[in-house]
Amino acid sequence: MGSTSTAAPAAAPGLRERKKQRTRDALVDAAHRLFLSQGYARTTVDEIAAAVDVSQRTFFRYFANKEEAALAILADAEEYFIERLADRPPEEPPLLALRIAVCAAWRDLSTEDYQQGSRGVGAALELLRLIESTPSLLAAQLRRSAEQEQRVAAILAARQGVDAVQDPRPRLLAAVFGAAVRTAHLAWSTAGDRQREEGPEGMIAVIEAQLDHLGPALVAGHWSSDTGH
Amino acid sequence: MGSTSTAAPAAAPGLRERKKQRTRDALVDAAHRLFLSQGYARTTVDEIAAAVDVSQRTFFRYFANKEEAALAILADAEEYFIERLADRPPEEPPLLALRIAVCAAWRDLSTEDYQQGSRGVGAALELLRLIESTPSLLAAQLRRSAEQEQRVAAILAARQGVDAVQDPRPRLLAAVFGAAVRTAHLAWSTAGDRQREEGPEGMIAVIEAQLDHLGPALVAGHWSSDTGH
DNA sequence: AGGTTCGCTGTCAGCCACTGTCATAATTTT
DNA sequence: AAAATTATGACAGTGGCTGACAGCGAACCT
Repeated sequence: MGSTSTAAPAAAPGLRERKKQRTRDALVDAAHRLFLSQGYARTTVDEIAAAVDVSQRTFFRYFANKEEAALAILADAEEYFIERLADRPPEEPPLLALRIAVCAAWRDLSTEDYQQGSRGVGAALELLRLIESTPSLLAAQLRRSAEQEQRVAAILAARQGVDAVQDPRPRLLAAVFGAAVRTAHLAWSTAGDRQREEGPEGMIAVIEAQLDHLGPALVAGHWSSDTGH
Repeated sequence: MGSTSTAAPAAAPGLRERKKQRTRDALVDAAHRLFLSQGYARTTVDEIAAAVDVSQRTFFRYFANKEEAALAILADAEEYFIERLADRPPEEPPLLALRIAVCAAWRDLSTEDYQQGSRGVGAALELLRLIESTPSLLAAQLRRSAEQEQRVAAILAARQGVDAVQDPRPRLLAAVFGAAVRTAHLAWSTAGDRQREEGPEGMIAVIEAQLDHLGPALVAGHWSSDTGH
C-alpha cells in the first residue's frame, strides 16, 4: 500500500471516497442504534444527522429516504447473496444453487469482519423484528425484495439458457424462493431467543426447513389435475 | 326495499352511513381519476379532497394515507376473494380451492354491478400498471398482500385442521400462491392490450397458467435431494 | 507548487403528507 | 324536544423530502 501512482487494478480508494464511506457507515450505525432504542417513528432524520454531525440535507444525499437507511444493512447482505449466486456453476439445479448461496451468505456475513458496528447476527434479529413491527419499514423491505427477485430471476434465466421475459418459470421460481426466505425470516424473528444463541446456524436451519417444506406443501395442495373451471 | 321499521336482519343502513359510503366512493373515484390522468406523485391530497368538496382533514378520516385511497379498490376485491375462499368445502385440496376462489373473484367482480365508476376490468389494468410504476404504491401494495397472505394461511390451516403457528405449511402455501398471483398480475399488465380485450378471462387464463407452472418450476429446480450443506 | 476544476457539504426556503385539537353542525337516541 | 353521539371543518404544527445557491476542500493538470 502507499503507491503514489494510479496503478492498482482494484482502483485506489482515494481520501475522498474513504471519508464518504465512513460517513455512510456512521449514518447507518447511528440510525440503527436510534431506531432500536427509541423506535423508528419517534426518531427524526435530524436526530440521526446530528448524531453524526452532518446536516439533514447530507443525510438525504446518502439515502433516498428514511427507510433506506434502516434497510441498508439488509441491502448489502442481499447484494452479497447475489454475488454468491452468480458464483454457482450453471449445471447445478437452480433451487440447490439458491439454497447454497443463501446459506453461504448468512454464514460469511456472520463470521467475517462484518461483525463490527451493528452488523452482527444479534443485530440482524432485532432489525428483522423492528421491520416486522413497523408497517412503513415492512412495505419498503417487501418492495426491495421484489426488486431482488427480479434480479434472481434474471440470473436463473441466464443459467438455464432461457428467455427471461418469455419463460415465466425463472420469475416464478425466484418468487417462490423469496417467499420461503421471507417465511423463514418471520419464523426466526418470532421464534424467541433460543434460536438467537445458535448464531447463523439457527437461521440457516430455519431456511432449509422452509425449503424442505416446499415440495410437501405443494403436493399436499394437489396443484395438478384439471379443475374443469 | 323501503321498509320503514328497523327489522332487516342485516341492520338498516341509516342515512348517516349511506352518506359516508357515498363520500368514500366519491373520494376513491376522484383519487383514481386524478392519479391516472396526472400521475400519483403530482396529485396532492388537497386536490382529491377539493374534487369531492371535503376538507383535507376529512380525507384522512377515511384513509390512513394517500396510498390507501389508491389501493382501496384492490382491497375490496381481495376481501371478496377471501369470502369466496371461505365458501369452499374443506375436503377440497387447498390449491384447488385457492384457484377456484381467485377465478370466481375476478369473474364476479367484472360482471356484477361493480362495473360503475372506476371499477371495471380496464380500470384494473391501468391501476395495476400505475402501481407497478410507482415505488411508493408498489411498496404499500406488497405490504397489503403480505397481510392478506396471513389471512389466507389462517383459513388454510383451519381447513386442514392443523395449527397455524406450529405448522409452517399453510403460511408457505399461501406465500407461494401469492407469488403466483403477483407474477400473473405483472405478466398481465405488461402483456400489451391484446389481453385487455379478452376481459376477465384473459386475466384468469394468465393466473391459471402461472399455477400450472408451479409444479414444473419446482421439479426443474430439483428441490429435493440432500444438499450435504 | 500553483491554479483550476469538480464534488461534497451546509444553509435557507418551501411543498406536502399527516396529526392533534377544538368548535360546530348534523344525526341518532331517549 | 332535549340530550348524547358523531361526522366535519378550520387551524396550527411536525416532520419527511427537494431545489437552489454558496463555500470549502480534495483532485487533477501543467
